[in-house]
Amino acid sequence: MKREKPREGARPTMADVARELGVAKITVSRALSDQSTVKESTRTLIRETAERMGYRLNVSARNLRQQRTRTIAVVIEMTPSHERLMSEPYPLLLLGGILQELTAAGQNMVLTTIDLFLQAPPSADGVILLGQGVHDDAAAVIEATGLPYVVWGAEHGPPGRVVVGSDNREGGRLAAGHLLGRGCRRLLFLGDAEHGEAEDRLNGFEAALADSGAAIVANIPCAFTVAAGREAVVPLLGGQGPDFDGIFASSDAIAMGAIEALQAHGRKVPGDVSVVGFDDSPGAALFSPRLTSIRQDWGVGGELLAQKVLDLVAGKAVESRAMPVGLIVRDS
Amino acid sequence: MKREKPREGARPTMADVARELGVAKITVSRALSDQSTVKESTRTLIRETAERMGYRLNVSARNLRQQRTRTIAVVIEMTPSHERLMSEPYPLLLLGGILQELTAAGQNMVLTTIDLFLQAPPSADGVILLGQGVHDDAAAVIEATGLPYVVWGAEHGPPGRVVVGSDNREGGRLAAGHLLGRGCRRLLFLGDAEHGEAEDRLNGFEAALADSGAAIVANIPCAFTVAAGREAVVPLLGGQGPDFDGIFASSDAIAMGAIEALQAHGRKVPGDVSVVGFDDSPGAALFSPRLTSIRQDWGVGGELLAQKVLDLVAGKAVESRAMPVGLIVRDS
DNA sequence: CTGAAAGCGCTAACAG
DNA sequence: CTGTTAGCGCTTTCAG
Repeated sequence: MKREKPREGARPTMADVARELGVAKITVSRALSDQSTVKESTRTLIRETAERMGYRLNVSARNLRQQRTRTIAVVIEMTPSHERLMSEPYPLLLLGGILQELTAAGQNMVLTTIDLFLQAPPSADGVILLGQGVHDDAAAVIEATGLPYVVWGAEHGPPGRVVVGSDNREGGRLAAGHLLGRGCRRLLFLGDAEHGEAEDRLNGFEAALADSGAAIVANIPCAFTVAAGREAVVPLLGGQGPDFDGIFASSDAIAMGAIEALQAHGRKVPGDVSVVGFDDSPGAALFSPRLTSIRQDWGVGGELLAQKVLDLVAGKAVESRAMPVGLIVRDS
Repeated sequence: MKREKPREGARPTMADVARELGVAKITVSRALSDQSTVKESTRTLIRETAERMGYRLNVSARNLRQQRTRTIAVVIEMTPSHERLMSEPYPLLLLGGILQELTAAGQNMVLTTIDLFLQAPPSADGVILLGQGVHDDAAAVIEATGLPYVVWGAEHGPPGRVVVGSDNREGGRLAAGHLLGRGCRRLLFLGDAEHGEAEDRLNGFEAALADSGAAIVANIPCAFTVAAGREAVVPLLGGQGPDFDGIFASSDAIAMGAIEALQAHGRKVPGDVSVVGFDDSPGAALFSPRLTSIRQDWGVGGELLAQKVLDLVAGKAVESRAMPVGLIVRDS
């Protein structure tokens, strides 16, 4: 057997462990990956020795040799900030689901933003994109890498693309049904319909309103924040603008902002105006009045995203998926 | 110059680009890392050719060769869930700060949980641990890897450890000062003092109360959630238990739960009882009454964590740091 | 059941 | 300014 020179100071390698025991380094490799072709007793001996010597696998070397990284890149389309956290709490919940599923599959997760991804592409076997953005440009950046990828959002891109998201149209329908049931007839939609998910929510909302006797009296473009929700309704409260008795906001944050503005102008919620939000974010039940909302299941969404990107990496066929949503009736 | 055989199908390597142009692959390497030792014209030619051929750097190979990973592992001590998101919104904000700073330094970030970290240690040059937990066991796991690491939390571990966190004692003092100023004399502390950060908050609170005429009439252990906050005060509202006119809750979530319980029992906030929370979480300003709280600056904290772990990796000396906090007075 | 050789793709070190 | 050589640590392939 070929001997190699010992080394000092640095972290021990397989060669070091092999030399210590007088075996070949390939035997160490096999033992540590628990291959049954190595005698049981040898295997445990090697494992113990490696442990004792403080051996740790060099992941870069393995990845180079195996031509894969066991890593999935998760790209966040937006930057987390104090303002947006409340408006879009989903990142953390989605991340939780993704992490859980990747973990189970023995994969690592590198987290980046879209800018960083361009600047310094991490090494990964596949990509999960969270939020496709207003224009589809984020997805285009990922597409260009040639890596397999899946997107959280709405199905508005090219046909082949794999998208996981909530059934936003159904969410819109549920909101409409609820407001109609409460007797609302003159409705407001708050949200940015340039945004794929909001567009679907609006479409479902409109569809369910057809022939109902109710109508959308104003459709106000507005970002996914509390402040934007406030600003969206203020212009309608001075006497000018159409009258309304119901609001469908495309996020809970928008709904909260709108309600604050309404109350500040003496309008009662839900007495004068009924409001339905979207997301069922953690703060919805704590707001006053407690917010009626459309719930999305982000945890499951994250798991699904991870599963699908792994299938894609493995070369399997994969389909898009719209996840069920639910109406959570509270006091607004 | 040595020629190498061409290859089909696979992603092109530096050797492929080199052959295409009739140069050595080391020249390609140098050109792509923009070294001035390569003639300007050659550099641009190589860059363009690489681009055209769809060349992408093999990060594993570079990492193996350079014996580093350009990656920092961020270990979350807890699992994100719908319940805990609201109670501890800091992960995302901390992550934002960390990400920003790592990005600027050209580093990647792998996200794991403490369990996953044990199961399958990712390759990284350093570790950031978010949340040291009740017992210091999470830190012990990281310590065992021998990797340089920093912790978000309170300074309660061994002396050498680098900890970044808010000045929790000062936060406690601010809360005490505010409640005293409002005339409160019989105070409640809600939080888990087994938890290092909560312990410091309590210590600062007690210290500022000394010789003030006011006293802590009950110190109720309680997890960092809305539900726990509710359950913590309910037993005191039936007539048994001490009377109280002020509460310092060690998180906003706890404060919200406590206030809900108080209101449900007919006690007015802030009329009968004044409440101070901790975190100034995004929902604090939306709660009713708007929550008075101690603000922590997570974004800056994240940046600091990243900076310090990078310094550690670079072999520099690094010190722990307690970040300033601020009292945000609202209506509770 | 164990071993030797080869090479993944890249860059440091040393020529020229 | 450019090239040659060597080798990072591991696992695949082929031999025993």
